[in-house]
Amino acid sequence: MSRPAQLSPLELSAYFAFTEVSSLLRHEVEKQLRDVGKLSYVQFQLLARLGDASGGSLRMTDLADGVVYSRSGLTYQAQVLEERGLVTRAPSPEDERSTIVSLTAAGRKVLAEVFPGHIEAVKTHLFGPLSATDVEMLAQVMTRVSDRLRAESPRSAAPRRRSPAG
Amino acid sequence: MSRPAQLSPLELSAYFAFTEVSSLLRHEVEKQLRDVGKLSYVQFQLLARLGDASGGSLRMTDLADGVVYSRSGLTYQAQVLEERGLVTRAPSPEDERSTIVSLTAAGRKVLAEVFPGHIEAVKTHLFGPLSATDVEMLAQVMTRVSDRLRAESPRSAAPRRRSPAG
DNA sequence: TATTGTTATACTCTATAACTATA
DNA sequence: TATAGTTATAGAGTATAACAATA
Repeated sequence: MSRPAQLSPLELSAYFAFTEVSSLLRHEVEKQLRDVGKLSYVQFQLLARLGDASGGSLRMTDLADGVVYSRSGLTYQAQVLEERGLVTRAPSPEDERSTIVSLTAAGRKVLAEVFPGHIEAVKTHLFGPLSATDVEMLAQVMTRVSDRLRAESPRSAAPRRRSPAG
Repeated sequence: MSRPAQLSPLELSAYFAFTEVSSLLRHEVEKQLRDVGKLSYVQFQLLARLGDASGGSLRMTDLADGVVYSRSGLTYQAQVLEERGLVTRAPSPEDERSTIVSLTAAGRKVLAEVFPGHIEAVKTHLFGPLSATDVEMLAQVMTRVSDRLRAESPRSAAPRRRSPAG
């Protein structure tokens, strides 16, 4: 039996502070999204992703990427957003198995209503106490971590296949 | 109407990377906790908090602090943990309104089983790609942000009172 | 009256598995 | 056969409001 890995005191405090920031910030942002746009965080991410996409449209699978971890979860959210008139769903002309999700004008409107407060929350709660240098370091460090994490983690909502060898 | 606040390109990339790290890391950690200890993240936090407390006991309200945002949510989780035999609940001798939640031996055992993998996940996914200097900087920056956030955010699961002036 | 916690209830969200249809 | 998406279903979690008991 090898001794389990340990976190140094510095790592511990970095980890605690990191999780605390991420949960408090998330809570603030979720509150703002709910109050202003009646959106959950996931719904906001989906709309924002569509807003970034060319033509405001994406295939379900591409839309899911990194936001939702199961197919049915995305179908559920897409239904909710469609019922609210914020997106439409239509079969793809190129591949009839695919569904193209598109942002409607109403969807863009909600996104526009929600953005300023969202940005303000981030500016206040995350960047408020940080200097320009801090922000630069944070960007560098987080980008390094996220690149690695993305490489390690499954990227799509596809169900995991049984491992190849028994 | 004032122009809405903007995020600089650097802030944007810091924010995106930060949220991506926090969601992917959370996902990895949740998977480990579920697989090894059949614990949700919230349940783990509650047990860990009890493990840190002197005597392994805390009042409900103190236990909630920063982990759960509604009283009933904590009651629910405390019930689940009690049914699994990981904690006990008993009225406080000092203040009979209060409930003292205490970690059981079984609770400590689950915590001990879960910790090594938890730490390893954090070491791998968060600190893996970082230098000692990076970690130091991350700790400093995150601590600054979290101190501010904690000062701004409500600390307990107490229901918010109506704002004092209409 | 204020505080502590529980209960009833309703709702949101997520995941698994079975299913349909197209490639 | 593999891929894209939906549906049925069940379970976990959360929040609000009404409630009881103690301070």
